[in-house]
Amino acid sequence: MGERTAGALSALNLCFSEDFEVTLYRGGMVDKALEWGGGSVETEGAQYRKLAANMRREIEAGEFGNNGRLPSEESLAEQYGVSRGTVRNALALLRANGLVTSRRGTRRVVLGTARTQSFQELLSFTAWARAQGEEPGARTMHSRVRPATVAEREVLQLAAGDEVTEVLRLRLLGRVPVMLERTVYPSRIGAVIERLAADNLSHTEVLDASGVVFADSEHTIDVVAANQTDAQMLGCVEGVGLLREIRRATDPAGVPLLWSEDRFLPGTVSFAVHNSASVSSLARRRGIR
Amino acid sequence: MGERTAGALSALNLCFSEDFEVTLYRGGMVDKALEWGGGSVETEGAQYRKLAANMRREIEAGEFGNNGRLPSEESLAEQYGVSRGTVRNALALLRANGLVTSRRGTRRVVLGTARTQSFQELLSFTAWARAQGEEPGARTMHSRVRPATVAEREVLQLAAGDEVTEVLRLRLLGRVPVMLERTVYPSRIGAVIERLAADNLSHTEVLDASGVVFADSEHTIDVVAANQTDAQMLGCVEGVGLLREIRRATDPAGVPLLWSEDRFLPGTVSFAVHNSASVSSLARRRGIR
DNA sequence: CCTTAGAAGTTGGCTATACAACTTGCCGAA
DNA sequence: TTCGGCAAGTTGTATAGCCAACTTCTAAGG
Repeated sequence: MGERTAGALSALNLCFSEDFEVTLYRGGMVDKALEWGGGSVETEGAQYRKLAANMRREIEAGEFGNNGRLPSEESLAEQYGVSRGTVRNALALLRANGLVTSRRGTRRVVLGTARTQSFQELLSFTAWARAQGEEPGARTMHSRVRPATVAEREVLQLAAGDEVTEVLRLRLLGRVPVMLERTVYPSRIGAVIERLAADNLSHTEVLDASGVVFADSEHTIDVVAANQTDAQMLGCVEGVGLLREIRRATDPAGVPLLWSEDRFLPGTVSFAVHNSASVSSLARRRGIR
Repeated sequence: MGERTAGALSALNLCFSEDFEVTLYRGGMVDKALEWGGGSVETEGAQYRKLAANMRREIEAGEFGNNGRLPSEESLAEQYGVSRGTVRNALALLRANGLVTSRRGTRRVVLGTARTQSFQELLSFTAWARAQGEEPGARTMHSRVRPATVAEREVLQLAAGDEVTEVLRLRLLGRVPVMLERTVYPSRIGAVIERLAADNLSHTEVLDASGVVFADSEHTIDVVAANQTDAQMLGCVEGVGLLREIRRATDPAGVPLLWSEDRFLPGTVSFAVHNSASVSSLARRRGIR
């Protein structure tokens, strides 16, 4: 089995997850105290999210053992002073992230301590690099405004005649080139990008600060051979296999915000997904796209 | 931006279904009719799953337009004769799969007709190939029982001295080699596998028929250079970049069922993920694993 | 000893209701 | 015209209860 590494510790970083909200209703009024753990607990957002964060911490602290069983929903509800519905919502999150099992008739079992990354970390190279403890770098190699191609009009939902901003950026970890990023923004977004310096670290963060909200993204992953430009920029041999990620992001209303093709040097990055039988969202696809 | 293709695939889901009303009786026992579409509708499982399947069909048939808005939860509940909670569960499925948006204050919007694959199709090469309309093939090149390594004991949760069955299989589409699969099964599972013919198509299906239930899986994706064995089996040049997928599956109780490393020829397969902001999803990782 | 029936415990699924948070469009005032 | 604010509409979060489906353990019976 060759070069598989031992897989040492729990850095087992998989996750996936879908929004699976089992919602149960019924009115009453509760204004629960939010002081579950000692110290700083998640203090924003819905109760079930806080609960989930809390339980994630407990699980990762080994509170229930590694293959241990969780308390029942009923007792958790009582313990935290919430309804069973809220507990179920919280557990659905953990389940979606692959931390616990879930099956009718028996208690939930701890699967592992998957570290979940934020949406931001998946979308933004900078955010990801920082979370890894690496120093992200960026150098804009090329940038211009031009009419959108037919493919771009379709993907970005533009009208004929609309323009796009295309940007070619080299991304680094420390001083080492790691990825080459070809991004196309609709002009509305591009207008913000064009004003930035060539070494601006994170376009995503700038957009975020400008009030652009990223809500959904699609990522397609495959391999592609390095062309001449790739090889030159990344400092590799032409023809070597690069890990390609095509990503497309939309705002909360479903309006496309960017379309990007990123090419990573081998060994610099990998993608991980957790997938449960109840709901699957990763798709294996034929060929490129 | 070179080889990007326009991206108009699948969507051959023709299904015009005039919803025939379900007359039901509120305030008594409810025995819901399941005749939502015309002919064969999903007839097994929970109501919200049927509803989701039904709505998926409607969406893909363009019932609501491409960027159209869905009816409100309330009206859907009334239309289908279920409670709002059930409708929400159904919509959560569609949302998780990236078909619709979901935000407070406004109707849901159709994002696209992302074809979702089943859990099975992600786990099983054979199931995937068939769903693509391709003819899957398999040739077992090597198979033996041996003591588990330390890494395997950890990943498969085995005790010292336990044995595993290792299998090397070449996978084909039609007659063309596409993927080389190195799988390790715990002996309990391996016992079933060893009895199979070398050209048995789907180990997954055999196991399924033997009562082995796959519930969760983890997939890690990156690039690796073809070694001598890879090159020979797949008929490619040594050193070429292969798309590597490491997958690990567990049963409903969280017990590991297999650990596999699959290497795909470039251009034969890609992986796609949808990710929404509310909950993080796919994880990008440093280095191999 | 082994098998089977049953009870207890647990999660899945559905309904009903209430309110909070947010978006959108309308309308009136500056 | 433009701006602000209000009202209606819609989804998000939470509670409460009921039953079904399933797992597990125990105890009775062979």
